[in-house]
Amino acid sequence: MGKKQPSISVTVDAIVFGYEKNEGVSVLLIKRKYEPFKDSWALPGGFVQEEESLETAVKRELQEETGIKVNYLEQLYTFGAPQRDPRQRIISVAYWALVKTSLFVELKADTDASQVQWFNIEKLPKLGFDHKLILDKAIQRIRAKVRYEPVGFELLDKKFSFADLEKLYMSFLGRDIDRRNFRKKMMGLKMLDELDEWSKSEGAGRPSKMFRFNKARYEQLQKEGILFEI
Amino acid sequence: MGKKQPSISVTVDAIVFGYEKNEGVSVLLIKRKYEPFKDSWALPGGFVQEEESLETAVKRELQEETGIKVNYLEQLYTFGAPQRDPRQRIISVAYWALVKTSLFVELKADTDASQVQWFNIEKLPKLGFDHKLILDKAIQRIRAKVRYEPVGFELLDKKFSFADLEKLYMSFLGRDIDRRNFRKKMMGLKMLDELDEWSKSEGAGRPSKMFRFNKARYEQLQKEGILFEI
DNA sequence: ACAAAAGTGTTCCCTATACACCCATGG
DNA sequence: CCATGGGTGTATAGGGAACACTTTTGT
Repeated sequence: MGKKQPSISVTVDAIVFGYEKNEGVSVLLIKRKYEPFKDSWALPGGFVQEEESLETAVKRELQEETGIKVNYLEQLYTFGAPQRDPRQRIISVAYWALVKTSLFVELKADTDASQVQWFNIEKLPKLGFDHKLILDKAIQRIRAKVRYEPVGFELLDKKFSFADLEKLYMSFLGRDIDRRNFRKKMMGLKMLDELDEWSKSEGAGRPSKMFRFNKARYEQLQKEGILFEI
Repeated sequence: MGKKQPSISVTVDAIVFGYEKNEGVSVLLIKRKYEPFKDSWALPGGFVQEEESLETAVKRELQEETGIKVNYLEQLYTFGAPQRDPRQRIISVAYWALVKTSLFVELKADTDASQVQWFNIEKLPKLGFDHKLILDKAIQRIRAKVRYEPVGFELLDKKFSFADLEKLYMSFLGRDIDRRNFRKKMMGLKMLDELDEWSKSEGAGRPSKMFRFNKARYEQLQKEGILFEI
């Protein structure tokens, strides 16, 4: 330690996954207003200021560029290949979060973005920088995460049907789930409170019982970890 | 993106875990030659140069400061709290690795270190910076890792007894294991090849059969992941 | 009455866990 | 012959996986 101190810049990037019952999993992207990669889609993010923590920086950039406010982001990985940014050496610390898409329908492009938009993760545009790489890693992480920690609390309405929860898990796992086994498992975890309400009908079919998460139990399971083999 | 570009420096730190049959798990630490934290123990590491990748940087620093060469390091986490370094804003990308202690008995303190030493993770000295925090996170990570990926290949001699492997797992998991169940599990995974050799005696006791890792199978399990519930 | 979606129970198998005695060697 | 460490098998329980029919509603 000691000799040179090269000039390397530090940025943060945010992968915000949104979930919506009918739409599935989306990612929030911005269209870049400036070079490099002007008019390309990219992850929101930007330079870390000297006095702020990394997490503060992501939240700030997210707010500035997309107008959305996220409470908790988790660090994903740090990308630092020498040529990943054409301008200069930049290393980027990526963070990710999971939100309910419907809470953020009013996206406002701002400082460095000319547009902000949700993209279903099955239909992504071409991305600037190495952001495809970053996004892939984030998707991989979220898939793994679902298997050892409960998800859904922040992603569904307060009251939801079992089918809603099932769809959510199928979106994240990317495959089908047996309804009966899933229900048994979930009930066994005691994560859900059964309500005395029934869904209004949307077309044909038997109405479904409504549930809500048991917050205390949910948070306990987040700490302890679950083994979600289904 | 765009406005200011604050001057933040980027460092890498290395957590090198060493394993030795009789000693258990150790970490490689250096005694700092310069301020800040002169004469404190700390993780080896240093500034990233402008043209090198993060991984290259860790390897280089490790070699410079401790004389050891490590082939593969895995990124752990990036630490970036504003006040974590008293000099200036520094963010540090931490990497960790697992090596066989016996391969590195000749440690040579060099550039920034006045001493280099293995410390058993049960008997750690006080560390400078936020390195205790970093180390704790690394230990946590390694514990988790053992449970979904095989370890040992790089840590044991080519030929080893079942007891050796068992001790290794007990070190990492930090608890006892049932010998019989462990053996069944390992054999079931087909990770080991049984040899036609028996250990020479070291004191009393029945000689033990020797094994070696089945490299192909081992690597396959690394990719696929195992669920090591024992 | 039919289509659509929700609710429910059983069987099987596999794996984790608990547990105790015999065997080969050195001293 | 005894202390030390290595090697082996069995019984039980719990959870994951596969699987099909009934119920309620809208049309």
